[in-house]
Amino acid sequence: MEPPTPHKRTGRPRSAEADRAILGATREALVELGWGKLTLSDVAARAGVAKTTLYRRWAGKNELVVDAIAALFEEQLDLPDLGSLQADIRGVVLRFAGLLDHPAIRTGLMAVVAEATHDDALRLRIREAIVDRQKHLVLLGRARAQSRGEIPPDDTDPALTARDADLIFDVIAGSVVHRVMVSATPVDDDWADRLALLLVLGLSGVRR
Amino acid sequence: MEPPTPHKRTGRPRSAEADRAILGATREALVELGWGKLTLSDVAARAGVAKTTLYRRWAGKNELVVDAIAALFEEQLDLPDLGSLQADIRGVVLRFAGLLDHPAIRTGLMAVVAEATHDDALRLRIREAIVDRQKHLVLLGRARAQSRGEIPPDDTDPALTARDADLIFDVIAGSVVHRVMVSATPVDDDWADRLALLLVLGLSGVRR
DNA sequence: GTGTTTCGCTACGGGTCGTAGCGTAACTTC
DNA sequence: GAAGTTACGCTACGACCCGTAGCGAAACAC
Repeated sequence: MEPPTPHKRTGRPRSAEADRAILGATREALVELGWGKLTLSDVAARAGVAKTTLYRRWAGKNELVVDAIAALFEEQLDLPDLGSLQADIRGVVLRFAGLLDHPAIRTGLMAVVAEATHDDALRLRIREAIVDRQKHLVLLGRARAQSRGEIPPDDTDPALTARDADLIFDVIAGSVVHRVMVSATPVDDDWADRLALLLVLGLSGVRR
Repeated sequence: MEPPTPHKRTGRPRSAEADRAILGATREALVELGWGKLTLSDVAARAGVAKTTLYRRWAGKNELVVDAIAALFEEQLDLPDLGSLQADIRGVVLRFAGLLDHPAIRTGLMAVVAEATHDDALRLRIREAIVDRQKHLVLLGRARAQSRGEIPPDDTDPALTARDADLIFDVIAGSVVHRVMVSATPVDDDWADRLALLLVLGLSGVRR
């Protein structure tokens, strides 16, 4: 029988402070060196822990960076109701863009997504720790818009409902990421306004 | 006085076949090993050239991968006129998605974009070799839609014109990339249809 | 106290990096 | 042809990072 907390009953407990120091050092090194030149030896030295301690907790660079970045996503769970679909979209866009203000996220997120191309476990980890948490904000805005009557209620076919939600999530998140990472131009209020307007107009007619 | 071809007058010329072999081997290694485990030693061995030859032409892994990927973008210069803005958008979306069908592009493009976060020269290289070439397709579709009267002609302020074009490019390219890379779901005809419809509806009302 | 787990430290073989040096091959110019 | 120039393949090298093993000490539960 597996206990609820699987393996921590006896012995010396793992230092929670070491965890924070390692993840912080990882983000710091990520900004200074970038993904390619980041080494676990360097991270261990910055964090003030032994390299072996690092390997006891993470399997490698990929997993470490995912956790270091995921920690920055943990706080934001929802978004205040801004009164209209357009305002809510604008809020979500600015929220996403705010996350990409962290240099560590800009550098690390793309790198781990690239690595996830041929590492299914890593992709799952990214999805659970980061992507699904962002998607929740989009689903929240969608539900609010439905309750306001701005967009039609859920389709009788749940598959179609999920399909539409996936589309709008890819559009919002993808646009912001592309703007910041590829076009290398910051997301300002004006851009968020125009994107929100574009989507509201598109959504208002998409079901007729 | 700099000659038009700066440095190639005398001496043994560089093997064009070696170039092709190296870039091909890079793409092959990229698919098999991924960005992180790709080594220049391995690429040289696959290409059948000496490692030193590789270093004589590229400064490092970043530059090599950018060129290896950029070669896959060189053929597609434009898109047939499909008769309507919606059809053209659909065509561009499917074209972008088709590029991401190359496993080498999926794996390498994100990685070099991540590295470009702290390497301005690399970012410029990516922009010239890849991004601007894609943007051209969007601008082409925009011009066609204007000649059809589907969207208003260029604003008197060229800055506003460029701003709107940048927005729609970020939305199209970003949505496709996010769909394929993050959501890890292929772009099929149905998805392209729905995205194109969303954008056409949004664009039809955005200037009122 | 005893038992257990984590910690810091050191050391190690294996691999890649990026460069240097050498002799040879290919091509241009005279 | 011969001389000059550049690219090539090959070998070797110090430097660095990887990931693991082994050790004694520290921090907990019982």
